[in-house]
Amino acid sequence: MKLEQPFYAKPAIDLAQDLIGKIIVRRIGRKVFRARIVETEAYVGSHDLASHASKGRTKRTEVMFGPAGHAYVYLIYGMYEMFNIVASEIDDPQAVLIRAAEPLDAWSADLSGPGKLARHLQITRAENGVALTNDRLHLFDDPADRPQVVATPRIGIDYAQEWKHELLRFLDPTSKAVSSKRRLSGTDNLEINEHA
DNA sequence: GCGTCGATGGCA
DNA sequence: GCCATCGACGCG
Repeated sequence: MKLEQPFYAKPAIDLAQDLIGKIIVRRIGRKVFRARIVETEAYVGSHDLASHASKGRTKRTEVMFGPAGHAYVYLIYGMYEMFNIVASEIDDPQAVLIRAAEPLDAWSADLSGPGKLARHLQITRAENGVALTNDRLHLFDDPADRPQVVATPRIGIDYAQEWKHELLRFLDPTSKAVSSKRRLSGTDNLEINEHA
């Protein structure tokens, strides 16, 4: 079943875990591409020093302050688009970064990293702010898919002081599409949850 | 199989 | 002057 807006209206730390195993449905012209999410990160509010929202409400971060279930897409390192989903509620800037997925059906692509994922699904800043309930880009739930979820620290946020240790990255430990050589490096997988 | 480095542009 | 990254390169 297609996921509707209320699904997204929860804290990012919960949404990030619930998104593991969900399916991205991306329609481009007459073609439909589907991919199963296997890795996410939660950015939990303006007090989270790793979050863009910690810099305050700006033109770029504006959509994070809006309603849940909308896309937050920005450019990083001058060449990579990052696909995030807004969580929580209006005026509470939380979001979930979609870091990796595995292609479904007879389609093959390397989606093992947020830059690669957005590029192959053709998600760009043109999608910034769109509601994720539209036909061209939305999510789908497979009720039979209830993966195990492991938590680790987030990637690429070493500047975030005490926040860099928080276990806010989530992944399906059985997937081979989790972003490069960071699947489960022994000591840093510090928590295992069984999904409901 | 690792560590290191440069590309490239928007943002504060 | 930073980056919520990636891929190429050098090593041995």
